[in-house]
Amino acid sequence: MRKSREEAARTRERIIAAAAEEFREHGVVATGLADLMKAAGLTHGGFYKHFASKDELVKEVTAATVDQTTSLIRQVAEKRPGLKGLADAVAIYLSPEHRDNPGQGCALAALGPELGRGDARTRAEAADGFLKLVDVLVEHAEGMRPDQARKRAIAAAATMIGAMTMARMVQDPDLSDTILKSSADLVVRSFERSR
Amino acid sequence: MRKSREEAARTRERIIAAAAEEFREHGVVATGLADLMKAAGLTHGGFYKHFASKDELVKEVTAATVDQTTSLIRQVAEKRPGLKGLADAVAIYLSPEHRDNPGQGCALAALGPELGRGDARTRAEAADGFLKLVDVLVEHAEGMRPDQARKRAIAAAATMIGAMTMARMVQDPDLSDTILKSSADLVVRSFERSR
DNA sequence: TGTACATCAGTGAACGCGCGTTCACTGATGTAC
DNA sequence: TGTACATCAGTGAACGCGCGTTCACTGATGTAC
Repeated sequence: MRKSREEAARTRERIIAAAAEEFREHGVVATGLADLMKAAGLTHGGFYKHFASKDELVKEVTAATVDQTTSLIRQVAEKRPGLKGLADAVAIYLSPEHRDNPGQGCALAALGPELGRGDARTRAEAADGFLKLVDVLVEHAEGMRPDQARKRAIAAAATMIGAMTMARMVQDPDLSDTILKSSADLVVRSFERSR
Repeated sequence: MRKSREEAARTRERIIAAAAEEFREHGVVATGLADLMKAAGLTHGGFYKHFASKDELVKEVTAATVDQTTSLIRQVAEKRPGLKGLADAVAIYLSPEHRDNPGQGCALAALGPELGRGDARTRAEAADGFLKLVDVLVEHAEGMRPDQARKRAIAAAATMIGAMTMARMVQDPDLSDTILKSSADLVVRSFERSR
């Protein structure tokens, strides 16, 4: 039954991908290992050939998902310089598509407080993702001192994550859309005015 | 063993209070009924004399905690008129004390996405709390059209909730403080400038 | 290059444990007359 | 007001179930000579 090194590595990636979707859709604690191993096309016993514990998987998934999200946001932002790119990135993040597909989206918005209760390494990966998101915004700020831009970007990132969480929570579709639009406005406007 | 109606009502409140703290500290799914009944000074079997299910308790706790938070914020805001009261309310919400005591704080920030995955009644209570927070901010807006004030308040509330979640997640105390301060700045500034 | 042996990815049963929920029971409280 | 009976808050054991984790086993892959 032994698989080649390449195949084993691919299996590990499949487990992470399956967990990334399940965790973001249903939460970390609410997702069982047997379920996600089945989603990865395996039996649950093999899990520990790839990870030392569920906590380690959570850390890996956090690292992988925040990387995915921040690199997508970065890609979008880089297509246009300055505030235009920033506005595009914010619009992609705060889009109805992102809201309606938590399983493929930002882990900070999908799991938020649950990551804060994770172990130190998970929290470190989550914080790293937050700071990468901040960096993308900082790089597109214009006409501001660097420390000012960083403060604005930190508040903007917090706004984006909170807005996505609340847009998913409310049941009224109009209110949900308004949360996304108003928050995108607030973020973009906060970079438009120099002080 | 039967207890008087008043005592039974007090017991129910004790269960809600214990659950409110446990849920906000450790998450809803991660908290077992036996644990929180013990925290309320009871054995677990008695739970179903007060609630039909764990989901019903979650709904009750959500309603109770968002009410607590919004009425505290309202109280603080009402001590001073206009933007001064608003700034005070935002400062209380985004204080290090709130960050360091999730068990006594805002359920939207402590549970966020988990409430979004709750049943319809839980989500309705959570959304109600969000809108109450929005209302407090709207009432303290100055020099804006009402629909404008409401949009600003919605984005402001999202910012406050996201900032608190992220401030609790990061491990670097300086970064955590900066998240709180920068976000409070963003919120207050967004009400200062008329467009 | 071919052969012998060690490695280890994946299977599936089993571990102990805690989960949400149910139930028979107790005895104080509430109600009816 | 006093008595008889029904109600029901709380107890503690038990239900079936799924959890994270471990383990003996299989057999293809990797390694050493």
